[in-house]
Amino acid sequence: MSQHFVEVALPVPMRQLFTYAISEALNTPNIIVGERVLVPFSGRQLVGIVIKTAAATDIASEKIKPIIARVTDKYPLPPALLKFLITLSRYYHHPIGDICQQALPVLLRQIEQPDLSFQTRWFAREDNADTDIEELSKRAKKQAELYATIAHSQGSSWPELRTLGFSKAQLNALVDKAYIKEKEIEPSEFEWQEGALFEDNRLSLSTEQAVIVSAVNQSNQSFSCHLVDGITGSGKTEVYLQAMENVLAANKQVLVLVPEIGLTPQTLARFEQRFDVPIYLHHSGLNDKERLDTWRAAYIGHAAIIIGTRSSIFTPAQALGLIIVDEEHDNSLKQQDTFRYQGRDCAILRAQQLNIPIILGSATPSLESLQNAFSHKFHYHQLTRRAGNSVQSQLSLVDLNQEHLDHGIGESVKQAISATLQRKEQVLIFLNRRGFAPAINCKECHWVVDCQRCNKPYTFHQNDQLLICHHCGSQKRIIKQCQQCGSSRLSPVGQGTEQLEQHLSQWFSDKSVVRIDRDSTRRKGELTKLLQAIHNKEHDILLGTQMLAKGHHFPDVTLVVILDVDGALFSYDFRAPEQMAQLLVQVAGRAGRASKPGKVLIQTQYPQHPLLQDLVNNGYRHFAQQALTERKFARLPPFGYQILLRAEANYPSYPAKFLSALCQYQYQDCELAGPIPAAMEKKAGKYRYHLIVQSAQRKSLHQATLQILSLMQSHELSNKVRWSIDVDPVDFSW
DNA sequence: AGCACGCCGACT
DNA sequence: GTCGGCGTGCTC
Repeated sequence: MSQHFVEVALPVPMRQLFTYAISEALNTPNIIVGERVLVPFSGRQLVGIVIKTAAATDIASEKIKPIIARVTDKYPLPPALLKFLITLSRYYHHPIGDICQQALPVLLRQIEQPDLSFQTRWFAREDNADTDIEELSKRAKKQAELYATIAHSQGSSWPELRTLGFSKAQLNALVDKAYIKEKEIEPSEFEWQEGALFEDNRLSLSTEQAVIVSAVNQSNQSFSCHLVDGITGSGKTEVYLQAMENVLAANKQVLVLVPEIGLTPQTLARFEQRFDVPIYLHHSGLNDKERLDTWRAAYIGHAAIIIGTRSSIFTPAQALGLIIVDEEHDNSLKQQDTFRYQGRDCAILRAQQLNIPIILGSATPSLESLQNAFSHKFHYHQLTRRAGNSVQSQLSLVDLNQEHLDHGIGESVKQAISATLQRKEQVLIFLNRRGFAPAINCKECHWVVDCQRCNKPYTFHQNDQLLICHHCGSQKRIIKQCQQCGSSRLSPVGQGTEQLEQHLSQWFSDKSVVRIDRDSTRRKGELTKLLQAIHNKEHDILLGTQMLAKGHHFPDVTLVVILDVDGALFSYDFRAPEQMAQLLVQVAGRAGRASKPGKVLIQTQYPQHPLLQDLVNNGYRHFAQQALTERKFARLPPFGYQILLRAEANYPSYPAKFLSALCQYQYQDCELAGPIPAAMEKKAGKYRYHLIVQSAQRKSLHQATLQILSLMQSHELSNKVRWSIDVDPVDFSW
């Protein structure tokens, strides 16, 4: 049966497929789903993906144009991947064309055929490498290290070596000395070899760890989700590595998802030192050619292990046997632009579709995952014992009501900093980026201005000096006096940290202060340099944002100060306390060492707050249970489901008008909240509004979203307002 | 998203 | 007189 039409997903922001005719000549051999095609579209040419083939169509025949060409390389999107993408498109209500676009490496989206040669890999001389290395290490230590690395796992790629911290100069030096050579290899399906496991580096497992590995092994041939809840230093990576052994030995591939900054050289080194198999990386540090290389290596089945950030979930690995999501609580797993997907959830879906096991690991699991574990949807594994010399720092609260405050720092905290510095140890101070629109409280009695209808704090909107409830949308002029004690000292929760850096340098003038945030590390390699300097103890006081809490270990930091935790307690963002707790626990696990345990001081005006109390006294897991109970009462995720509709326009009244129009309809089993002005008006002149739709049933919400979608598309303002749908939103600030 | 078509201001 | 500003509308 010959097919005459194809439905194509195109890289345009339109939620539909486009039908093209395919000539008899072009249709031999028969065109298949997943193939790329070149088509005419509104006066230009685009590369699209064939989603369906059909013998007939409803589209008027004069509208239909023929396909210009088929892309006949060896890389049509595999059926399983396409099915995955289509499911995501339905779930996230996002155009399939854009999703396909994101799933495809840049070089395969272009009209010109890319260079399909494979990247070269590096090989060391086999004969007397050992003596060479010994000789070299006397004069050029780093070169010797590089040489040893290449000799150890013959066939390393440049992205791997670069990630491990080597430079092009060091590589070239070894080439000049003829110690190493580059070769283009023709990748073939990876096959497990005897001896591909480096037994020497294999650690013996604790009982807890062994139980997890065998649970994963047992479900080898079917879907199961394992949440590994293990404190820092409890050996999660070793569990991953040993769970991978069986999978690799069966010639199956392993996909490892890591947070954005999570791919530290140490992590990669752990994998390299354990397995002599092709390892490929996929992250923002790669160029287009390198990404294509990983994509194709996964496609062919050559890549045994693929380590990458969230978008790696789209790599076309066709023999996947296991997925691992490390730091599953990490917010960088959620993409925040255009296609707003949650990498962890996508990974679970993919594992489900492929019928393979998946491991989620974290020291501070997300409440969503914990709830799934408690309700037995996931297998729940705890790692409670630490190995080696790691320690958990002690968390304690500093009651700011009892302290004299100096530029945001309490007297006793200042003394603690001073004492730590005197012992020649390092201090880490967290500038917990204040919420965009914090609540207002009284500096005398700490009364918080609440919305009477919702019993939730009002959010302060600086721009128009309004208090707006982000739950019901009610507004109120900013009040000048505390209604509890009459004081006029009302101001946003947690202020006064702006010039802290200068003050610290003044107070401790003989010490070096370094600030680490997005701005000070913008340049490439700058962060690595600063971290190295910190490890060399060139700095005594580290001032930093969230960046410092992730992935890095600071053995010489014995005091961590959290300046302002209160913003998180009174945020309209119901996830703020969870994120705060994760941050605190992550930092606590990364400071100090066995011989010099660390201390974490948390400054607060609300030391009696139940969530803070719970976290400090009973630990994260207990805190999580408490927080889950609160969520259950409020019917918030994971006990209810949400979508967030964002609208923005140049015209002030448009976004609200547009969203209000949606509120005039009934949606079965759904509640609406809004429209509410966005907490952050990002650019002057652009007006942003939010509308939240929530429901206790996912199905009802999905149904309502479809209804809303069609209403939005037919609304008169639909092309004057930019709007987007965020399913399972996590950031309500913009 | 692009790209074309279309109707009003400062330029050789 | 024209070049070009970007508002509006359409894309199988």
